[in-house]
Amino acid sequence: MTAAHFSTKERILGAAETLFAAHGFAGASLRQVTAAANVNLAAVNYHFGSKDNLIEEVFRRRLDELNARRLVALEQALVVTEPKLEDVLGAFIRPALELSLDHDGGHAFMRVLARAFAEHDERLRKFLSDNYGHVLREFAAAFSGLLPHLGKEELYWRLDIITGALTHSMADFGPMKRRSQVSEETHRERAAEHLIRFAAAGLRAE
Amino acid sequence: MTAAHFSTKERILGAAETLFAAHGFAGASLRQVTAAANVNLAAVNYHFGSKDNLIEEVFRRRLDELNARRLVALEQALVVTEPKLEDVLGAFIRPALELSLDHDGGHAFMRVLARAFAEHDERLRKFLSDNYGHVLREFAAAFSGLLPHLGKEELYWRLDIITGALTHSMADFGPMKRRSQVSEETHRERAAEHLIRFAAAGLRAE
DNA sequence: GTCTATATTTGGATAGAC
DNA sequence: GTCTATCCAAATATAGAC
Repeated sequence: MTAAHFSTKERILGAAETLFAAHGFAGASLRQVTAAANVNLAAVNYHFGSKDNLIEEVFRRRLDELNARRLVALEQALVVTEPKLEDVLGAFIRPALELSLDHDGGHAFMRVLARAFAEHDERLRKFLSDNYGHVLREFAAAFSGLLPHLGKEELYWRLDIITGALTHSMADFGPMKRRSQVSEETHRERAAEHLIRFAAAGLRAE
Repeated sequence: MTAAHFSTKERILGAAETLFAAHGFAGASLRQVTAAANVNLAAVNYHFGSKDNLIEEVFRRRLDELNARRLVALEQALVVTEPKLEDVLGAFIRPALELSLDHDGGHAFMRVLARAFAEHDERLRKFLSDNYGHVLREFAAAFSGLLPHLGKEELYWRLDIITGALTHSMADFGPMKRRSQVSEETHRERAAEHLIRFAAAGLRAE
């Protein structure tokens, strides 16, 4: 069950995720990463080629699954005859919330994601947009159908502020904010309800 | 009207603000900063002592005034017999929005502020909390009075998500998002209404 | 695939002349 | 207050043995 059971590549990704979350992409050095992963410095370049590529792989490892789960949940929310706004929001939020309460890397990853929001790095934005932009577009289409009175511009503006708010709040979430009396499932479900209610109110406003 | 009319210290602060906004605190080097400011590399250490101190001064230069204006606006919002939630929110939002639409450094600064949210750096958090924590506490008290049905924990949780959302959205705002037909004042007033309505809906939800 | 050793660049900070 | 020159630590990346 120790880190030694993971491959070198996996250990590097895990350590990078944790350190990028704590110190940012520029702030965490490959020396820190390889030391934390208990691998040799040269292993990063062997497995990933460069620091930039390592950063992209940190995203890919989590986002492939996260966004796949979001799309599955979205599909389920839309099959009914009268889809609910709350269910579409839940399809977006619940998979991410699960990650943010994850005991190993998942929680750190949500903080990495929050950093990506603050970064205005062109390369990173293009990578994320190229690989995962279609997910946001599908959700935007679903919201558009449920909120037809909102203009396109207004809708995009609200979705932008909501994704920012959700990312920020889930980044600070973590397993430690849970009070020890409630079970983890209860805690997660309560948090999801809060976030969904908040976001739904903002989307429906006026 | 050129940068040469500003003191060395001011030019360094301005360049640092712009570069920290674009590349982050770790990502922007003092060499980039001094080159952009057209001053000598050694000037940073002469005027500020260290990079960390320079970072703090970048915050102080704007936050002193921003938070003072917020407190004045808050006082005005609270003198009436029945204070409105929207007015308290406006007291918090409008001064920041003005900064975010500022043509020189103000816009960059809002992005610096958004980065500070993503950073979990202890030193920076302590600096901001020590120097400006009282402002947030005063606003929290005002909101608490207006939303007595919300528990303390619930209120803080919502304020956290709202400040995150506002900071994020204003960081991406900038003068360039304005359509050229509408005047800047009109644009600012519309944006303020949007943000206030969104935040009020989230605070009042359920 | 993994290591040691090192090339090369870039970073923050300072000493000392002016 | 401002400059040149420099120190020293730390960064990314690679070469080459194993």
